[in-house]
Amino acid sequence: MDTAEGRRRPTIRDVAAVAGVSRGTVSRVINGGHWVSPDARIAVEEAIRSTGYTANHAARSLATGRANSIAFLLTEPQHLLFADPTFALLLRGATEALSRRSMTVVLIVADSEQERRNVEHYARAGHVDGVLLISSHESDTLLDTLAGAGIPTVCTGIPLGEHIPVPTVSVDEVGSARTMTRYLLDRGHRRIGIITGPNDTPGGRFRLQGFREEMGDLFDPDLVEQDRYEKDAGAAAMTRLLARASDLDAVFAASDVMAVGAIAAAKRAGIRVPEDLAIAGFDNSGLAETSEPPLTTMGQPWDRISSAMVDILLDVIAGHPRESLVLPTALVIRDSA
Amino acid sequence: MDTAEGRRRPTIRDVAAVAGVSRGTVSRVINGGHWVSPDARIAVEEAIRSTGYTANHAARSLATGRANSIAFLLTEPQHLLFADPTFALLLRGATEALSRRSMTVVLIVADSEQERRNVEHYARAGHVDGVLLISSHESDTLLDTLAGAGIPTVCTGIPLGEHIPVPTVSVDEVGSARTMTRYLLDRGHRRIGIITGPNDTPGGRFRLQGFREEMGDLFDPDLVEQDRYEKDAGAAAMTRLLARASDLDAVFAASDVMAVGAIAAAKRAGIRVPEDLAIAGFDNSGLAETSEPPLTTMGQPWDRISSAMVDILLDVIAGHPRESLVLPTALVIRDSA
DNA sequence: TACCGAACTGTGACCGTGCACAGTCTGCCT
DNA sequence: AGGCAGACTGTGCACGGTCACAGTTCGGTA
Repeated sequence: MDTAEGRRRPTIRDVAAVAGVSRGTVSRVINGGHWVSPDARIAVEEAIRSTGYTANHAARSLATGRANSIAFLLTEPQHLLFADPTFALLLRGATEALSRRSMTVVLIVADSEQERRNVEHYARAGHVDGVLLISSHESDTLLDTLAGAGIPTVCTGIPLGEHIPVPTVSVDEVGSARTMTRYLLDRGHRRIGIITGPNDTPGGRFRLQGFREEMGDLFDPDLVEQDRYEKDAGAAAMTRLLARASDLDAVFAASDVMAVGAIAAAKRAGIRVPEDLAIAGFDNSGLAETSEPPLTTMGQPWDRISSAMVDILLDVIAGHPRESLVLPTALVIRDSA
Repeated sequence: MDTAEGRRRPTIRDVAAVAGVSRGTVSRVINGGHWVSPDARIAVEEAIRSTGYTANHAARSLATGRANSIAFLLTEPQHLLFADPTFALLLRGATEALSRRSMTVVLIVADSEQERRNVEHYARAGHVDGVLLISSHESDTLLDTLAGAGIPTVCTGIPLGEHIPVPTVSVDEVGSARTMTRYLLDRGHRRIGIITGPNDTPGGRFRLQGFREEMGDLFDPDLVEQDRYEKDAGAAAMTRLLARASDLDAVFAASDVMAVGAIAAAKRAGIRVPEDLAIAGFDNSGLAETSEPPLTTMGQPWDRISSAMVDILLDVIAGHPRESLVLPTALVIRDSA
């Protein structure tokens, strides 16, 4: 009575034998059931049940040339995976959208150079049908590597610089930044600083651009700080900003993580948020609610982003070219600004 | 000059032809290179380079019967995946440990009944070699399903109730809770409350047990609150606790997420943390640093937990039975208590 | 010189599936 | 009666590897 030990997994032949039909008929029942007589179908379905048959994934992939899975590819250093709740939100959406189609997600983190080289191999080895590229940096060569190798790829954010064109799913960065800036202006703030992301990321560049456009004459280059999308970086940027401008009355941080850091730095300096200084974020990640005070932020439509990425990727895999997509954001007003 | 279109991926036969050897020799070079002459090895390696050969994953899996990937299986409702930073920490560690062995992680979220039934199929279809089960609830039948089907499985936390034995990786819950409780007592607190997790999770049960043991005569059942591992639940529990005991001077929350909620509730009630009330957490997740004030918490060795799970799972897959493992925690003192 | 084992190489079978193709059977139309 | 289309079924091959086994070569030894 040993467990499944030694007991070979039933194959399509076993099912065929039990059902009294050929392998071909079983295969047809499994894949849609066209051109199969009702009798045969019933016999096969019964045989599948009685044998406990499960299609062998590897064999099917080999025969069809498709893996039925896609890669969720992170190019940021690993530690961001958990520091930045954004990734988890996208991962969750992608997993859900794919599992509805009986496909799986293979998580690949390519933070070292070595890893990055392996990625093309993974994809080309037929392990995955396509890649959801979660990346932001302009310097990212992975996009070109993948696209150049003819691997179906969809990207988050609009890649900066010269790249092989690939469908992207992004939000209206400039418009979102203008909306938030307008909100801060409407609340009466005039000396508004911005803590933006690295200049080689779309978020870093376009959110600053939108801010600048909306501020118009009120824009003061002295109130611009740029740093990485991390809590400590946000805190450091806030500290630098405070040292330069004592009359600051609001700060627009280009991500919730940075905003949380900025709030901590402000509090350490004895400044109350939002009474003395309004601080707004961007992303509406889980942090925005958890933060103290809860963040006023630009909400990214994470569910729509991830499901659109999956939709587009599957179409591309199926051979139907798709356009890039730009989704709207929504201002989420809480307590911090 | 169209891209990789139509150009068939090179197979092991192409490599063999270019190198002037047989498929067998190429295969031997790829898999360790034993019993291969230096000349042949060099020729094959050169041929692999010039053809850009990459082993087909599906074909290899079919031939060897191994998938070279494992499932990271979440049984909690999906929304916890991103609400609870714990999962991301484990996922990160597992991905890293596996990528060192050229294996990949397939992320599976089984939150609906339907999904849970599919999981066994996934595993049995040979898609993965084994399963890292990230679960906590006693009522979890998935463990028995997987273990019963003979699928190599390793579990986080010690499963409660009657289950088919499976190697687990856990921390010393009772001891950890005693350590934290002792710390709070040593700081002079006497009216210490506890916000613990659901009773059908090891964390919920054993942390309460450790707390009770260490408190001894000071233990007051009135100062025990139980709720889900979520921020709102932590806040609600805190509110209930405050309503019952105005003389509370410390609270031990069984997770950082709950502690953050508890802090928010305390602040809303006009109570300063840690001046009026010390609040400690458990996990040392990313939240602990981000929180305001930063959390004093019991640090779980996430890296060691995830890499140990992977180690053990791979041994089990290889046919070497392994014992369960209990890892130590460490008190991390910050500002909240 | 004959034999032997070690080191290396090639070959055929097989993993489990999908798919193209060739049948078979039936009923209908001319 | 013969032909034909449509519905259904079975078979051989391909997918790209691995592995067991059978050969081959070669230096050493009795």
